[in-house]
Amino acid sequence: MARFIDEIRRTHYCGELRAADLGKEVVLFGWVAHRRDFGGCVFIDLRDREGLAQIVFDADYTPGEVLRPNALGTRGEAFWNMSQVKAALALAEGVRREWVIGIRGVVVHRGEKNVNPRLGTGEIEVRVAEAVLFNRAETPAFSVEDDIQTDEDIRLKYRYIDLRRAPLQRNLRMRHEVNQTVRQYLSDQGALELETPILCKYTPGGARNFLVPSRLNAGKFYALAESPQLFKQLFMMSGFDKYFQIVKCFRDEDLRLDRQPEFTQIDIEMSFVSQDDVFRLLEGLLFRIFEKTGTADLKALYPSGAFPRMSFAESVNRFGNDKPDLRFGLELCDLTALSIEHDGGGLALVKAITDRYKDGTYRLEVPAEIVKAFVIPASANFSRPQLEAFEKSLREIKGFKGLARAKLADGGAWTQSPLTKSVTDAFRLAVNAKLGVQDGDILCFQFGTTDVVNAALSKLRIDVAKKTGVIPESGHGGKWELLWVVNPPLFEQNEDGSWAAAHHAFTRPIDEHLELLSTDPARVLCYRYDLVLNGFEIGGGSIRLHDPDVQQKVFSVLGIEAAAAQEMFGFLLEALRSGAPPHGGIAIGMDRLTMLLSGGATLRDVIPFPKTNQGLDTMSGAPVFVDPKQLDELHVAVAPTK
RNA sequence: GGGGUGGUAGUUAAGUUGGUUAUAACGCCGGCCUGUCACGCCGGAGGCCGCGGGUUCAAGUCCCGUCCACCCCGCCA
Repeated sequence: MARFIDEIRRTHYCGELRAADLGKEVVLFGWVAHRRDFGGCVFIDLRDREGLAQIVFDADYTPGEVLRPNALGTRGEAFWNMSQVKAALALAEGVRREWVIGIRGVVVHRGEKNVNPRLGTGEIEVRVAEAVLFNRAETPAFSVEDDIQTDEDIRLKYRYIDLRRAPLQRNLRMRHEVNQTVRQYLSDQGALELETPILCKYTPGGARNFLVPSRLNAGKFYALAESPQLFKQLFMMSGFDKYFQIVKCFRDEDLRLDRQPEFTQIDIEMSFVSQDDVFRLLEGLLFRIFEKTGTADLKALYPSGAFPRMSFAESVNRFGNDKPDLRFGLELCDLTALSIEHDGGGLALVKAITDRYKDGTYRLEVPAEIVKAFVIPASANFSRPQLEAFEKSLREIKGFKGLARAKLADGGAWTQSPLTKSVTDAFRLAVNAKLGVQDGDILCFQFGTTDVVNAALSKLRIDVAKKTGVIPESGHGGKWELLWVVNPPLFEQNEDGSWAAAHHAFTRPIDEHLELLSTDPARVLCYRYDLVLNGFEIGGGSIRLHDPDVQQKVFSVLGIEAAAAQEMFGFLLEALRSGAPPHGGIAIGMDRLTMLLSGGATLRDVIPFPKTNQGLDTMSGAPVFVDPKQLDELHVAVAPTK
């Protein structure tokens, strides 16, 4: 029987030792982080999940010196066997980084002049009486340190080493804390944790599904669930009333910094609720998560207990998108109406747009082309090359044509601008007044389709905020701004004029707009909501359509025939007719939330084993080609790659 | 599907108008060192310059192709 582990059991984690433990006999197991060899005296920083402790190997001292007059004195002889102490020193001289060892020793004070204030354990060290080598380790490709420059693909290939680093240990512990808090809080609120299938029926539309061939049903495929949406609604029809699940979802789309093919959602659905009920539950949950993770005191930020709300239309108007970062101002300004008033204000590009509205079809709800402005304050004091760099980075937006700029000079003149010559005085002054600009401010204009104008200016807004340091390049910067964005349009129009569901076809239109379904679908808003944190959408949901008559009207706007609806969503439609309670819910992106709480910039730092940008697992090598026999069994033939 | 950036020692990077033996730091190996904590000092090893082709007397460097990584657009109920 091994002496260590079996007989000599671990008493503490390295990182938890404190001055309060002085004089204690301890047993530590861990990894060698650093070794400092002075020939006859060796210091090792021993690391485990709680942190580092300095352990000292030194054969050249007497037990009495270390043990003086504490309780260990009586067992000093048994504890300090000098041949074991010498063997431990020899072992210490031979160990290398990341070797796994165990030690038995005594916690002693380092002496005032040797205290290391940067370590939690910096006041103490452990004098080693006996040591064991559990395992050697090959030299790792990169150091197990907090700050490393190593490329992410190498870190991912050796993920098990990367995960030893303190920042990732912290992130995954925060993930644990989020999971635990969700389970406890939602369970306390009466929600049942129920599971839904991963192997599902493929449904067209929405995200691409991963497909899984069925061996037992030749030629047929399952789809991996992209979300538990339909099943959680069925739970409501089955009378479970309140449900939650921390669930893996799968989407076969291209990856991004904040998008992985398999990710985790906190999924919630409730019966007999209004939008406000869903909000209250989520606000309580977020308050608790922020508290338990030690992130921030939301009570101080939101004394009412509720997060602010903003309509989708207002968000798009003021910030250019539906997930505004409210940590700073710098709002956009719509000049379309003013431009129409001034008949283009002498600017050809603007007049081309305002002419389109002459027949009186201008409507705020469905503008096709607009004029909008953004002001870079004079205080930012950007150089011309810096301003041009902003414009350059906007070119990645599809359809972006250019950024018209003007610098405001004395008397409200526009300078350093192609607009200077042609703009009418009246329009220029009206614009200045509306924007409330001052000398030296840079006016940035966008004319064109709503999508491009908003995409460009909302990106510019963020870029400028980061460049001026109002918010950091990544991370929260100590600021937290939560927001509900509510009531977006139910439909969006395709290029051919037909209508598509902006989110999904089972979202309930707001009551006042039911009549518009047949007369003006563009203006129908719905009970859909997104929860936004610091400019990231961390969750979204809706109150569902439970009335079969209204459902039928929605389908008819979408041009979905009864037969087609039956084919696509048959089981849900039947269930809705079986006695469906009014219900609604939400799903929170658990990875993304954890990423934001941890201050990280990438989802890969809060997911233990993430995929690369190409969806590869560089550690295991997945995905791989498989043996033709396996394909035969699955009734699958692989087409030759082009 | 498209655009951008990059790939040189284990790691991170430098490498001039194409020109002798491809540099540095950290890490690694050996030696010395009893109060360090990014220990220090002395010495040493380590390279298919992503891969394939081309131009040239000569390619890390120029050209073509390709693979991989990262970032973005499209896409993401």
